[in-house]
Amino acid sequence: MNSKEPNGRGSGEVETAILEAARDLLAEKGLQGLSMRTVAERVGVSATAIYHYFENKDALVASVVQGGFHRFGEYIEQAMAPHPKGSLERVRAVGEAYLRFALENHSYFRVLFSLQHPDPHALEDLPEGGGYGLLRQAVVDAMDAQTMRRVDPDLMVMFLWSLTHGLLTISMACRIDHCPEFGKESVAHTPLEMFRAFGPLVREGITGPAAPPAAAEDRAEGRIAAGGQ
Amino acid sequence: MNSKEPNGRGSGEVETAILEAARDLLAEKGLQGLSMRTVAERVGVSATAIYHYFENKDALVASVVQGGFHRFGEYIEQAMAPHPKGSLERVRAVGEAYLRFALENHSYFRVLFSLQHPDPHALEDLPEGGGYGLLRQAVVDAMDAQTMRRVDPDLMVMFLWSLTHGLLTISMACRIDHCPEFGKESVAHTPLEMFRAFGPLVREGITGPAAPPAAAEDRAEGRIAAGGQ
DNA sequence: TGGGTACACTTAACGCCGTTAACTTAACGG
DNA sequence: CCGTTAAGTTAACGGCGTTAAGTGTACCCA
Repeated sequence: MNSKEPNGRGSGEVETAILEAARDLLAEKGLQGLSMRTVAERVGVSATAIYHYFENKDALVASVVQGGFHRFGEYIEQAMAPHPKGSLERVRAVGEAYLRFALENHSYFRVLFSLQHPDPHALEDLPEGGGYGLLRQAVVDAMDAQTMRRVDPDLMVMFLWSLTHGLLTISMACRIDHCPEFGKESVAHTPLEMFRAFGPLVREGITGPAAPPAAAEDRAEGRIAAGGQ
Repeated sequence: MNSKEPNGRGSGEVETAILEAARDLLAEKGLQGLSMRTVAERVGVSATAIYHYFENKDALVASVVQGGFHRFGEYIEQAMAPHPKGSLERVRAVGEAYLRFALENHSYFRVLFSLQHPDPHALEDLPEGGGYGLLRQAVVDAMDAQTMRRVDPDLMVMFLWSLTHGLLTISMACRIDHCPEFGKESVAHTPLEMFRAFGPLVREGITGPAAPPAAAEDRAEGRIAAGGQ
């Protein structure tokens, strides 16, 4: 008798129904389209019932976002898996997955990185769960394989993360296809195309390519001593 | 008799008073601390009086933000002025000014790049007024001076802008000094220190430094044909 | 000098919001 | 059978953005 409740739901199903309704509303109409009353209406309970499961609206939203980031971590892990350890492709795959997931589930990202909350508690432990560790490991592997310059790994991660996240947030804030600057002469239109076009700049820098590909091997040898920050 | 109004303000002063109150509230308590009623109270009028000057709250906020960005453009122009045209330092100065201004006036940036509005009309013409043109010119100058690799200037601008903006938004969302990852082994703590630490990676790429400075000249010669795009 | 008109506001109110308080109802344990 | 707890309910509060209608005042033109 404890698996069925008066309204036909099993134990604990109301909470997940609330979370699902909140997630859907967030995806459909964004944060301002998510109100306690609309969530409650979708679930079929009164608005105040939500307070039995979540302390307040912020806690509800945080819970939704946390769930989204769990999927995010899996998404990234899956995207980098097929690429060999220590390769730059593996690192690039993380960035591409970051972009792709964010563009597909942009409502979560809008909320999480809204920069709105004065206390960004949601982000304080994000780096652990949200793919930071995955990217860092890929970076360390690439440095060990001498595919990547040996500098402080956290600096390198921050560099790559900043570049990708910046491209993402700019694209989201200023829809690239609406901005008159892009899409005229530029070859790259979408954020993903731009990300790929960044490749040579990221690898070889903004001053110019390092050396002809023929001399690539001995370049990698002598680099570590001089390159280490 | 048209320079003084009943409450002792000159013509047009109410509008600027509203804008100033809104700006202060935005800086003090962020967007959710700015309500039509609180703004009105500071100015000394009723809340609905604001609607005689601004269509709605969004328009008021947009007007405040636009004013902030005007100062932003001047700030950047001033920061790059002392550096010689065509130098990488000039380009770097733009990024540093971007960071510094955003960190000092972070409330404007939080609002402008909030990614919250479904219609980001505020940003559609930002690149024109907000320093995009300044950065682009600095980039083109550097390419002409062969200080910088010759690629699509808009791609290069997007690369540099993404990197800087990403570092900024990540720092703002996840206060770096609160994140356990940073500040332990890492040399760079503040966003500005990180930005400076990015320097070698930006110039020479993540694979390694280009070549000894002695061979810099002939590198620059043969590069333009191969390096373009 | 007087009437009309436009402006610069005001008060009152609507509907929505997050949240709290108090109440009901049902199940369970001793 | 009683007490407790869980899982809701309804009613209400204060604040929000916004609209509608009213008020006074300055100005223009006959």
